[in-house]
Amino acid sequence: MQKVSLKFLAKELGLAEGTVSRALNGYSDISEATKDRVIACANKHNYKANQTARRLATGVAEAVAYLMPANTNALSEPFVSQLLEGLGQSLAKRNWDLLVVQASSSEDEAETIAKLSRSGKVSGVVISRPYKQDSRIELLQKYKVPFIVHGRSVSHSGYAWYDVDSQTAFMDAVDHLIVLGHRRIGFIGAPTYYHFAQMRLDGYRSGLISNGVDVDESLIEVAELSDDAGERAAVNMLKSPLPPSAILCATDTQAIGALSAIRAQGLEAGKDVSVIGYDGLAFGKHTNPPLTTMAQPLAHSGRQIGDMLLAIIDGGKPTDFQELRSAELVRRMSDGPFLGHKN
Amino acid sequence: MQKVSLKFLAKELGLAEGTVSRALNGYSDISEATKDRVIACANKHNYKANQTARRLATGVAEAVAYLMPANTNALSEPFVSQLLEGLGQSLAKRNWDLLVVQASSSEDEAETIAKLSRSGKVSGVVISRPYKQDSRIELLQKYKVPFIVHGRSVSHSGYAWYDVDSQTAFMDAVDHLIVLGHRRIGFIGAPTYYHFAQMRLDGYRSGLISNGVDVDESLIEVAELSDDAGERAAVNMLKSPLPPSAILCATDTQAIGALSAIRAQGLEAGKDVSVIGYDGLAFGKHTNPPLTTMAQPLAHSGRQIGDMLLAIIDGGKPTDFQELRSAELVRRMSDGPFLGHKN
DNA sequence: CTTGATTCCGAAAGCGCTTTCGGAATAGCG
DNA sequence: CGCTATTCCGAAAGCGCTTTCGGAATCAAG
Repeated sequence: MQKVSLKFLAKELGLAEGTVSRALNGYSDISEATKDRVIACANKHNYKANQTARRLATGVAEAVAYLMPANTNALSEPFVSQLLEGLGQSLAKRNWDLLVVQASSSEDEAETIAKLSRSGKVSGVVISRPYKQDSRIELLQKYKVPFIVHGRSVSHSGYAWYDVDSQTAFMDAVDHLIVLGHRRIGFIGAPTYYHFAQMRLDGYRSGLISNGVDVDESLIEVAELSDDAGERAAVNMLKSPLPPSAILCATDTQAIGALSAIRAQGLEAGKDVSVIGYDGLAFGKHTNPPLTTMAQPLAHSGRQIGDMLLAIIDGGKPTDFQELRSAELVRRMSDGPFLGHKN
Repeated sequence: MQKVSLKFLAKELGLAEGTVSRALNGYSDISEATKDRVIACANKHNYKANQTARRLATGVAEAVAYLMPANTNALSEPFVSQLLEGLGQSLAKRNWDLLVVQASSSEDEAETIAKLSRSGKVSGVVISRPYKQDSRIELLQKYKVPFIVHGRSVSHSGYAWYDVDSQTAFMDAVDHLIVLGHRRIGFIGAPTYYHFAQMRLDGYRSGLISNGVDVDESLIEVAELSDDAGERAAVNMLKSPLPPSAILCATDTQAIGALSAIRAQGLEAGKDVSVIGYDGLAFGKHTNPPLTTMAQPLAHSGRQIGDMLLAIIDGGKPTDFQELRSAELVRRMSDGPFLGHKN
């Protein structure tokens, strides 16, 4: 197969390379007639500009990177696929590429970002699950790489982000439980270097306080982001002298672990003890019992984030792009009214 | 920040650009002394070769693409994340990039592949879930793009693939069910344009036959790859005059739908009717009841596939890279002995 | 001291595209 | 018909790197 380049087309058409290029890129100093001629010829030969050369010449990468969170586990991953899918759709509108990059360790993340920025292969990046104080964000700012963060760190006024207000989501969850009659409400959180973990914990706390119930520190556990960790935390909580009648979990993944723990104690989730998760993951419909959860609008977040990033790359002010969505309670079967003390 | 390029380094060191480049790339015609000097200087300035320029000059893309399956749904996606993660790890060893590309429709896939190949931005691609006869594969061959397919099409002798032998997996599953005393075994399959769907169906059939039980076509349903579709198929099957006492599902996702259907009929999965899925997805541990499944070795498949692709790009013969793994039964709670007829 | 072989590096030609600049051809105007 | 505007295109200079080629300098051998 003859490689079809600009030179090839130029020869074929009897034009100069530059002319062909300008015609293809819609410059106004090319007559409509020759434009048509050029385009027809390009289509005929199935011409596709060599991206690499184009990038080198224009200096724009036409690609963005998604930084995979380092420590994912199988159960939390649906969120990655969905995000990727949305991002891809957004970028596809411009024919841009989506790179997935992962750092082997969290120390490597700095290195990875540095490399990304300096090698010039992307014109923007998106990161997920920021820490309270996230060096990745500082780096991205320092290198002046357009970026948007999925979530937000503590001081999030200076950059673009897309987040769901999990803090008020947890307040809402507490309210819901209070209405159901619960007073001893446990909380299984995530490591608080994740800012989302802190916010959810804060939401839990203020939810309790606003309802006039004291927060009992012994009812708060922190667990890793896995079902097993959630299960262990729930076991601890349930074994305590004054166990909770309801448990709030920072993530659905942990919540389904809690469900297992409850069953293992011979208790019934949704009756003996209520549990509410957070994320709205699809498989929550199929747990035993189906998991009540605070669902976040995962569906279009990817596309949204992509659009925001593109806008910033186009010169938009990052601080103009800060979007806070809200989660909503989807009741399934794992919550129920307080039925009195078991012990 | 001063942009640090080859030119910059050359000036700094009093050497020619070409010399610096060769030093950095370990050419043997550069003395150790100046090599060290150059490397030190590069590190000092945190130099990273501009990938784009490098690609243009060398003609090698140093990147591979993963073609996202077009119609994914939330429940089947963990498989994508895991694959991506493994692929990324494999590519990271060489500092190559991973592109995620998705075609909007299946017709677009041809177009997408053509573009990929002609734009020269990747040196290899991997695709998943091939159809019986897959135009993507033909295209990839025609364009001479190194590729590996995750799965295999009907005539799979001519290219590289990585697959799990789901056909014998289903034979094994049937055997297992037979041993448990089941004779009326239903099958919820996937659309048979997917070759894996055909193979699993074949496995089911021959499993039955080898055990001397006739296959009853009314016990075979085909459903889309979603929990809801699986549920609908199971409902149909259960409503039939002579319902099965066990159901085999082509995917875990469908299987958990079947679980719901069974519960909805007031029946108990694992007792009244057994169900076995396929995939070994992690959330099967948390369904109601926990799903018995034929687990495939998803964990390292991504890395494996990446390594294979790299080997082919390096000039390996594609046909030398055809790997067939086997799945194994992991018993949880959704299967059990045949307890006699319910009606 | 001369010659041929080595070692090491500079110079220059690309890779395939974009984009600026200037000039030829055409059109518009008095 | 001459002169200034326009329109349209060719030429050429990069973008930042790699790689070939040849030559200067160094070394060993005769």
